[in-house]
Amino acid sequence: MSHKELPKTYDFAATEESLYQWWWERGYFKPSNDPANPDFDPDHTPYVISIPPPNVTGELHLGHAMFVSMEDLMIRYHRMKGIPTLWVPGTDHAGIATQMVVERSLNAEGIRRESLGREKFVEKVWEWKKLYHDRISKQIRRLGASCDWDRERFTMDEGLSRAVREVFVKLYEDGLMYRGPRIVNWSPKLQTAVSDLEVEYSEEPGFLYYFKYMLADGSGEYLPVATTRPETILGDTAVAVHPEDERFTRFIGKEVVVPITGRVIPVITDEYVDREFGTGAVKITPAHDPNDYKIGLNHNLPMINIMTQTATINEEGAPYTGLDRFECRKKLWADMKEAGLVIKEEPHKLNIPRSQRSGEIIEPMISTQWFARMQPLADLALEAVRDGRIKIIPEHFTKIYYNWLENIQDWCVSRQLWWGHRIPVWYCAECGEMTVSRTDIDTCPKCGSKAIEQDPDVLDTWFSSWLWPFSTLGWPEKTPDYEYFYPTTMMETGYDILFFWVARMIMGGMYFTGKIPFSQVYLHGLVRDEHGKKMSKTKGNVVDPLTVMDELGTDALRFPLLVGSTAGNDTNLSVKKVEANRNFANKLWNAARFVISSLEKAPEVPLSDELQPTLADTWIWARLQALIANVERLFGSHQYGEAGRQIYDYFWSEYADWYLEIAKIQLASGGDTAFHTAKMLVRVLDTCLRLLHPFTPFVTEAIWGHLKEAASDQSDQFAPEGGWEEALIIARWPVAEEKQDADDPAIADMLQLQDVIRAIRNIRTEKNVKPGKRIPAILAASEKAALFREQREILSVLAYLDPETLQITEQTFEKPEDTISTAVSGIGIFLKIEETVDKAAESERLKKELAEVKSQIIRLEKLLNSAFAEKAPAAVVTGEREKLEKYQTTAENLQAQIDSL
RNA sequence: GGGCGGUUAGCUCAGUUGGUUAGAGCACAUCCCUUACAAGGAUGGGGUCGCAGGUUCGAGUCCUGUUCCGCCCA
Repeated sequence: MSHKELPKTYDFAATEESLYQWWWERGYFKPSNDPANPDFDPDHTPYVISIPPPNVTGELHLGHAMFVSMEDLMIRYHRMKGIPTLWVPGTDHAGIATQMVVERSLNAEGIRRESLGREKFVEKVWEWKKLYHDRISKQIRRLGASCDWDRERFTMDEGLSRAVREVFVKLYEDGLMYRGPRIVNWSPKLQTAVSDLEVEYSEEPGFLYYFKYMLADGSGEYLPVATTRPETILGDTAVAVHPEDERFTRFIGKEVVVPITGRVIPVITDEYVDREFGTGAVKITPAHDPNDYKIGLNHNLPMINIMTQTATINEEGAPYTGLDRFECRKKLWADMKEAGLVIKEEPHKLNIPRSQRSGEIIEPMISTQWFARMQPLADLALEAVRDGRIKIIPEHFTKIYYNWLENIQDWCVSRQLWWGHRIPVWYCAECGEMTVSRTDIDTCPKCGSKAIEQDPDVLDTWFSSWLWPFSTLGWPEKTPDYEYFYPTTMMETGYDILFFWVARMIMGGMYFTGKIPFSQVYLHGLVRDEHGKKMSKTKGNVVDPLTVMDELGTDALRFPLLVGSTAGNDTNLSVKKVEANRNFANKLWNAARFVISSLEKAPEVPLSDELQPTLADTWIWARLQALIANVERLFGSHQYGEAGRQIYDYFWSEYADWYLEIAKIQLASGGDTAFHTAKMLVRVLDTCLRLLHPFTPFVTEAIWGHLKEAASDQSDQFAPEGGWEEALIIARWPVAEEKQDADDPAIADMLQLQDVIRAIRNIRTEKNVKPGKRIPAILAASEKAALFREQREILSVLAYLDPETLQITEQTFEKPEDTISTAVSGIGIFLKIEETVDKAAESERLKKELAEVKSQIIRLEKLLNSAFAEKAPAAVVTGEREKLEKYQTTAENLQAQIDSL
């Protein structure tokens, strides 16, 4: 029976899309145990991941490729283990980011958001959402994501919006949601408040300005004060000194005059003042500095907001009203200089707060906003990790997690934007009362007036994200999905959003559902360029996953992301790495091509029931069992990269490099050996494909399909135990055989055979023997002679020896004339090449080899004579002793060879 | 200022219960288009694992201190 020949190169472009389609249509992405089905079994524990929802208007980048690859690996692995798996996909409305993108595009058309009006603008964003949602979700699919798309969610879906409202109202009812004027991080460009987490600090050069705070008593005395932001002088309401700072004792309780404005403010004392910094006396601007704000509260100081929402000076800052904050800084300083109030200015490194989204400098300001009181939630979240109900991987992030939660601040959740969840609060113009409601209202429940208006603000994007693991499953309804799939199992995401998202999800999950939202957190690192630099468009070092997938295939992109990374560590990616893995996919393809084409060379059934495995068979099978066991152990401890690497190495440097070559010989010998070899080829390839499938789903599924077809056409005895499954994606995960002979002598024998073959190849290369030339050889193999006689065909084929004249003897230390010799692993090797032997040079070479071997002997003798021999475990000692014996035989061989020159 | 991570071959990185001449990919050198694969094969050169101590029969692997780099928090 002949099979259609597979192409010489793996054509991923022709494979990936149709395979993905097929998987989806066959329903493999759906949980195998689904509450929606009649045969549902609620006791069968599922494995569940909620996807970190990508920004709906975002373009696919390597960060997405990273988490999709990682999570798909976890899902596919568990699916193959027969566990019901659910991966819930979805997208995020990403308030500020999306609004900015849409606004920018409208601006390009000459349309301003304000002129469009809120309703029209939001409509536009929804149009965008529709358009870009399709793009991003298609791109996620391209990566191979085996999500259940029927369960896809969007953070502004009706259901999720209901969850958001429920949570807001619940927090309000519990006294954990409050509204009021507080100091917030104000973004003058976006004209909204942002949370502490959305502020990034960057060290930038600036100045420290020293000036005089004149005493109000007209004495002409002054307090020297330093500031980095002179414009805030306009809002000063006190000058503070340390209570124990003797330099300033006499000023305490007196009054000083605010420069230019002439306001009179007190000199106060506070422990918070750092005596070492600046002059030791600090100006206090409670309305524009978070630390000053606290002092202001403690001392009951007035809070004077001197800026408008665009950070220009307001009427409180007269005569600078209307100036931009930085222009004001210059003008005020110049005026002060003129007034003789300036002492000096010196260069100073500043820690500038900038908006994470827009990059501009954040202005701390007093503003009326909604805040969530997080302390009670944080306590629950701390407990859940402390008592081990939630495990963070890698572990060292737990400390960072604790540290943040132990210092939790209230969360400013309102945003002055148009795109997002509207705050469910109504204000009555008549009675002035405020109503917080789960449903929309048009009448004031307090006074019955119709003159009510909903709060114009929306909620922080993360206010919907933190509910994601349960809101996507139907919460607050107790849906069958929620009941079965919640709590989820694994939260896999980047460590950069540990606080933004993970910690808040744990807080939210614990508080609102009373359960942990997931039991494990796996934090992956960031993907950087090949030199560890952050990828950015301006640097031009961005690797575009779409281009890479077009050119090299999805599997080629996924593999280095998975294998090149360890939990919590950043990973560097270059196109070169992807190429290397495209090559691996092609290697897989070609090995499979060989296996498939070999099948028909073997008989369909063996003649005898007792199949004698060859040395190579025993070896490759034992190594495979060890591999399976290792992969299982590594997956269990989340060392996915190491697992992938080991499969890669086994496949390429053991199965392909050695077993396939030996198989060619075994197949040629026909009969039962050929049958057994074919079966072994299939069994090992099949197992490798299973192990690799979570990493590289497409190429493995494609090959597996061909293998299954060819193997079942040839013989039903090639099938795996339990038969061929319908598809690799749902095929059984390999389980290592219980009996594992790690020290099966076949393994050591095979290694010795490989050593000898390598040594011969080495000499051939060194002596420039033509690669195809068969040369006569003698092996002095002492007690291993039988082994090498048995393997003489493999030996002669793989080392290109002349089988006619190959001699294998128990012992011949004497070197025959005109041979090049060496010894390795206790075996003496004599090769006849057609070149006259330069005895002096040979002697030189052999002496060098002998010296090397002798140094090893000395090392091992010393080791075995030390305390090592008694204290180390017996197996380790025996291993070293055996090594020593081999070196000794090798040395004897070499010495004899030198002597006979 | 506090905390965390990294420091291993020319480059990018693995190396998780400490086991005794340290691994991969890429790059480099020589040879080979041999009927699975030139996106390949064979062979080779190249690190003593940032530094200094310590624990141990034995340390890249554990402990202490420290350099430099990066990150987070304040």
